[in-house]
Amino acid sequence: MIKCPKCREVEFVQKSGIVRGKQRYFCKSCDYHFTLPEPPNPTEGKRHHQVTIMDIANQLGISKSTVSRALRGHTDIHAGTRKMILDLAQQLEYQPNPLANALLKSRTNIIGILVPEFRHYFFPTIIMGAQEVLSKAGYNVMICQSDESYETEVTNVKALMSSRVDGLLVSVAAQTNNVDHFRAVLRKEVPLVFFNRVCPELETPQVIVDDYNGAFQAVEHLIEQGYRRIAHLAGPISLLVSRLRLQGYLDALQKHNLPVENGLIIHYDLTEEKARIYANYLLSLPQPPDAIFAINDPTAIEIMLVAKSRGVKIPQELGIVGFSNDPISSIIEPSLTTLEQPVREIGKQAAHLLLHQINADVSEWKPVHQVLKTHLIVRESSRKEKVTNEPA
Amino acid sequence: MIKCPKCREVEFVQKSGIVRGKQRYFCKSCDYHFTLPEPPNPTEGKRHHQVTIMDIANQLGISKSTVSRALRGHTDIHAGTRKMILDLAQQLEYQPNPLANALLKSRTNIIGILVPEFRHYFFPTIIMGAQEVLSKAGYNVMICQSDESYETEVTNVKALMSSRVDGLLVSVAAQTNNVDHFRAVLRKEVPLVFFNRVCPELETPQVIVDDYNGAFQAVEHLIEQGYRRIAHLAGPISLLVSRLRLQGYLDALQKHNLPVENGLIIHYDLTEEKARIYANYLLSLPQPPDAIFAINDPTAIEIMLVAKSRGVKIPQELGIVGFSNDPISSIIEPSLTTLEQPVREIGKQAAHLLLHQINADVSEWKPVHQVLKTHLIVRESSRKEKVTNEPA
DNA sequence: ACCAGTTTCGGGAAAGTTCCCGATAGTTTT
DNA sequence: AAAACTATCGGGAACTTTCCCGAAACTGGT
Repeated sequence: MIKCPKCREVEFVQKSGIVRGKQRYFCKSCDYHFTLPEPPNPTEGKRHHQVTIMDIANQLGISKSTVSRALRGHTDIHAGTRKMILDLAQQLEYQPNPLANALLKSRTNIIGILVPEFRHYFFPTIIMGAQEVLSKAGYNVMICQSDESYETEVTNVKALMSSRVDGLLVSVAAQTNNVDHFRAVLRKEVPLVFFNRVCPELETPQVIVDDYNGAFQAVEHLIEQGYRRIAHLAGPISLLVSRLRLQGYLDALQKHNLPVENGLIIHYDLTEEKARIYANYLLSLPQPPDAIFAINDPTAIEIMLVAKSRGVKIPQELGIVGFSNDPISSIIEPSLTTLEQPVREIGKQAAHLLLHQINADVSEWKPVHQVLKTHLIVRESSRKEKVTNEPA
Repeated sequence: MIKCPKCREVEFVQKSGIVRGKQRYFCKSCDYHFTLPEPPNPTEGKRHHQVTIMDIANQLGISKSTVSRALRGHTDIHAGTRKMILDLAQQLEYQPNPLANALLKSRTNIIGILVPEFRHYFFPTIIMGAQEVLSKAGYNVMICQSDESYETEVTNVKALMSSRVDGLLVSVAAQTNNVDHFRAVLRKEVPLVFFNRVCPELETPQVIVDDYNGAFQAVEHLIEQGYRRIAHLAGPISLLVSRLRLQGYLDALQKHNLPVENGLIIHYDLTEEKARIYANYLLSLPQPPDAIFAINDPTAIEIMLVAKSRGVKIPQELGIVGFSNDPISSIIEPSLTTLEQPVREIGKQAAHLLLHQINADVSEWKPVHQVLKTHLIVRESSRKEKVTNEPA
């Protein structure tokens, strides 16, 4: 009944256990184990067989190598053959499979971008800038957001690394104190560039703006406008950008011989709720500040809303300055004084630095620190002296 | 001088042309063509050999199949062996190469998201919603923006398709009139789900909000507030969302026996500049409207800014209603009446529908149309009668 | 016809993984 | 102890592309 597929005998075949649910046989004659091959199921064919280089080769009766050469634009090929291949490829809507290529070359042409959030104007704009130069260079981007959480950031970095991105563009989360996950990236020699929220302890390229001078200008402007008790709603001390802006604030006070009150300096985690809470706290002090320099525009906006809800008059009773020139700062009333920074340019520069790292050998990597200029835009929220421009 | 690598003879070897810059030889004795092999260059080794399944197998003296089984959590393996493998894998920081897997299974675990822009609140929030459910399901996302341009949209779709995404989440561009590029996606049987800006002519799942009723409510509210010449700054007629909101506008007027003035209905391309231009146009008409229903909040904001700059009093001389409840609409003064929609939920629903398509057979695909509710939020920009809540 | 030289093409390896299936050693049943 | 199993493992194909290199097919000149 059962015929040995090797010696074609029947009589020497005997049962020999069951493997994975299928009866196995043993042919004593030719000492051969076997199971009956199942007839292939014709109902379930290939899902959607993407047209490959082999389809073209078979259809044309040539080899895959030749097709590859034609598609790659190699010289080693007859003009007629090339045309034939190119025509058929177009007709079949052939699209090269980037996975095979990526596997072979171990590069995916994907760049990972990791930002704390992208609800506001700032990070989306940076991403747009980066995307502009990256897509020109033939790269796609994969965007993740850490939500300011250290754990999420670690998870995201791992996910991006496991996706084998060719490089990483990162702005670190507010809660991040440990940068081992970025060290792991560098250990695997994957190019890494920071922007805005950078890691000074790591030897990587980074793009920031002149945070110190920006903050200095902002606070000096407030002082010149006559404000004297200037508070600073700062970012977490772990971020360099927070420390730099804080230093600018401190030095501006010092230059003008104003006392530093620690109670007027608040570090917070950059969440909306906390901004509101601390704004309320500051304004309900027995001696409330007469101005607040905020780490960024969303923070400044929150402060402004709290002040308005408490009936505090801006800029008469409270001056406010933000940072970044979010479009909303010119829309809100009173309009917000802020520091303009070339947001889109930050993304472009970061992308350029990253591309440079990618195309260079690891030994040539240079931790370039790019610093872009800021520019103070004075609007209503800090213009105490309304008469400046009027004739005497 | 030259020894044949086959027969080791010297005397029968003769030159035989040059191939790719290298001297070729021919051995008459054994009828064999050959070129001299170049010594391998020892200086350039592998860049950074990612640890593979084979490294583990070799180090343990077992086969790659066994390692794969252990890593995959198969049953067909000895507990001790598995532990050994798992331990070594952890020690070596082994990360499976998703490219190889993707090539084999022809699925990348990447979802493409295509939006017109992400500068404003709306699309980033949708993306966040989608990302939330997609990353839980083990998918990464690749985000593109069409910038409202048809050409860019086509390019992006091609790029995402060539990246072999497992599915596509799309909101179409304002300028898109031709949907052949989406037909191509469906032809390749790649799951496709639209949201907000949908393609009714394609049989795909889609997630929208109740645009018609939302618009109807908005306009009816304006009428109830006493406005009579209500203009509509609409989106391009090519978008279903524009047509639905327009219809809601029209029907609300009709219900209240107000005449439809075609001059007060303007379709535009959703760019900021055009919004400003048309707002100015409307307000400079000999008989300007006393209210404007805007297709969305950014448009409404632009109108508001234009009105303010022209000294038009809101809401007394001009009522304004937007759509989407962008956070800015509650910040601006006067605050903007708008239709709240569950933005984040749109992204989540769309992602769910997409996952469902991915996990189902093509034959089971259903073009589900999900319609989420909107909710009118009345704020200052349309509250003509301030006395409503005061005692008589 | 012969040979040097050139043009064009094909075969096979490689990339890393999963999966199928055959194979072996050990274990239980009769 | 043979027979019937079970548990565990290895070998190889497959996925798609690129690249190396050998080989065949030409081209002219003698």
